[in-house]
This record gives sequence, C-alpha cells and structure tokens, in this order.
Amino acid sequence: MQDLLRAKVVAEPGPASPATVAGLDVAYSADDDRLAAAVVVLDAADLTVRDTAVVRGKPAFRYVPGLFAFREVPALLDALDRLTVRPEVLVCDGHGLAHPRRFGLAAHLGVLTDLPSFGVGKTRLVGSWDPVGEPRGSRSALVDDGEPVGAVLRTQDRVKPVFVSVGHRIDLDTACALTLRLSPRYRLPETTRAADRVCRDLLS
DNA sequence: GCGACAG
DNA sequence: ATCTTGTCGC
Repeated sequence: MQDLLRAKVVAEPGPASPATVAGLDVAYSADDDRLAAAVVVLDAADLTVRDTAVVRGKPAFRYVPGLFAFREVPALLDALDRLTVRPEVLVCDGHGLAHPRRFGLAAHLGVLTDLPSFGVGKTRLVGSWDPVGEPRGSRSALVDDGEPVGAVLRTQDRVKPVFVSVGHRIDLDTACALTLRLSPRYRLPETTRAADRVCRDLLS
C-alpha cells in the first residue's frame, strides 16, 4: 500500500510563509488501549492557537517500525475532519520520506489530505549523517542508501537535533526554515508541543 | 545469526 | 508511545 500511495507524492517548493500551520500528535493510555489524537492550528506569525480538534479512539494497528502510519492515521484524519480552520501546512510527529519505502507518516497524511506536509522526528528511523554544528540552525544531510532523505537540524544551541523530512507538496529547505521559525525556544516546534499537550490532557 | 527499528 | 529516578539550570 505504501509503494502504491508513494506515487501520489508531489514534489514542489511549498509555502514559504504560510498563514497557518498545524501540529499533529497522539497520546496513549498507560493501562488501556485508548488513545487521543489532536490537531492544533497555529497562526504562523505569532504562534497563537487558531483552532483545536481532539478525538478519542483506539490504535488501528500495532506498532511496527515502518508501518507506523497505519496505527495513527485513522485517528488523526478524524481529528483533521473536525477542524474549522483549514491549515496550510501539516507538521507531523514522525518522518516523511526518511522511511524505508520513502513513505512515512508525514507523506501518508499529506497524500490523503493533499495538504503540504513534512515530518519532524525526535529519533532516526533510517539514514546516517555527519555531525551537526552546535549553533541553532546548523544542519547535516540525512542520507539513506546513498539518497538524501532529510536533514538533521539543530533547533537550539547545543541541544540534540531533530530529523526533518519532506512529506508532500513542500521542499526540504522550506520545511527546515519553518521548523526553525516554529521552534523559538524549545527543541520541538510549538505545533508539536501544542498538539502533544492537548491530546495528553484529553487522555488523563 | 545478530543488531536496528518513527511513535 | 509510557514508566522511573535523579540532576541541572533558570
């Protein structure tokens, strides 16, 4: 299915200055099999919240590296359906093309919604990279099987870098620039932090 | 056969 | 993803 959907990924420059950006995340119950999926739309100019949608659900699939999207996509699509503000970009918690078949969660959500999307991951799934400079904004190419699949990007001085990769209808430079703009103070973009907070709250 | 392995 | 315990820095 990933090999088929991958053909629908569109490579284009993408919005350099979107008015709205959405963060998506899922939280899981410790004792239950319940989950909560959240989408938070922020004003890209001042990072204030423009819209929020959260849904409760069950994991659609067990966690398998490389098949992660099948677990979270159904709940995230439910949440996206409940938005009243249509975001211009999706910032996903996971990888886009930095995936064994070049079709991670961010690419999957981008294709299904046809919205520009990219992934910001906390750890690597595939690829290797040279050491990243210590200053915020430094980056190193993430390479897998000789192909550039993303960037390892430092969002704060001397803080562990994040993994940025393209999903759909956006390019890597634009995705990295947006990630930095969305991360003025912490390692992770405010989009991800806002969504994480919201779905964690609904769960507890 | 032994590691690696988004969240 | 979630849990635990402690440590560091503002």
